[in-house]
Amino acid sequence: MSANAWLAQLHENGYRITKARGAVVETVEKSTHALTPVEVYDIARKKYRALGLVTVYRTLEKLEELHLIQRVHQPMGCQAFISAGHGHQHLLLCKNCGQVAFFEGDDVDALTKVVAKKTGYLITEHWFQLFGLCAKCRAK
Amino acid sequence: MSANAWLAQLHENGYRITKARGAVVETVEKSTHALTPVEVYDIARKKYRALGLVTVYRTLEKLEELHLIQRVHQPMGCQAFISAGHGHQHLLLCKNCGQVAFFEGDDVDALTKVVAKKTGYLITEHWFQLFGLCAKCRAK
DNA sequence: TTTGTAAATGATAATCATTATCAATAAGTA
DNA sequence: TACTTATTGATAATGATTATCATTTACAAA
Repeated sequence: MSANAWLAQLHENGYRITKARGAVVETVEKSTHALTPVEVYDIARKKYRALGLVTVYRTLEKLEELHLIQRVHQPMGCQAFISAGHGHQHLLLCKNCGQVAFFEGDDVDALTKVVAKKTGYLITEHWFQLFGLCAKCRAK
Repeated sequence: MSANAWLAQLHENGYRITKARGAVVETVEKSTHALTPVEVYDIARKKYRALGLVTVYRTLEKLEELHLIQRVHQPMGCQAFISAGHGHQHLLLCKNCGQVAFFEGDDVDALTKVVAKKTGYLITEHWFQLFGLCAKCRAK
């Protein structure tokens, strides 16, 4: 999915297309790394100088609401985001370079069901992420 | 493991046993809910009035270092902790009451190996949590 | 095209969590 | 009991996030 498709999604949901949003969307959509709001701000401002940090927060909020991005939790903190353009997939983050890889999680659903039965919980959400070194960083 | 055993662990690792640490350890060790630093502070101060918030942060740091507690990530933010007294297990959090259940994750290791082979990553850490409603909250 | 209206914006201030600093205190060993 | 040094709590500093508000701008309707 392209940045334009994201903007179309925003429009379809009653949100307006602005230069600020264009810059944020373009930045997040094409990033292969999880970005914090401030990082998005720094990069997006190269495309649109007048952009305000607050607008970045607000735009990320909407993109998350539309499931166009997903939150990335890191061992030491939160508030980083990555495009969710690959459907429902899980993340694998390189601790050295920050590169993000996606992988399928068919087995996760099976495991979830087993746990639900054992614990009596109704499971509505899951959260699975791996951390390590990507092939490149391993070689160094 | 009891609060005393945790304090013994601290001592073994060259840290001193203080009233402040006693209060923090007692609070976190027996909690069935993930607690934020401020929550720990509020509860522990009932046991030891003079406790400072900064000491809570520092004590949690050490407990994490000794793997006595683990970080709990929530869909909307981080910095909450729960006892890691159950060995390496995964968490299941009730979104309504905050109750935490543990479950085994044998299947996770198998999945991890498959992903490592497919992606070429060296996987050093994983992070798996479920969210939902516990049996009690479901019934309401 | 032009115009009207409400959504969206950026600047600023306010709030909240976390970290750094430092003199005073207390743990634990000799 | 005394001494050394880790630990403490108070305070200040920092950094991230949220609230406020007057101004601007998207865009639908005329």
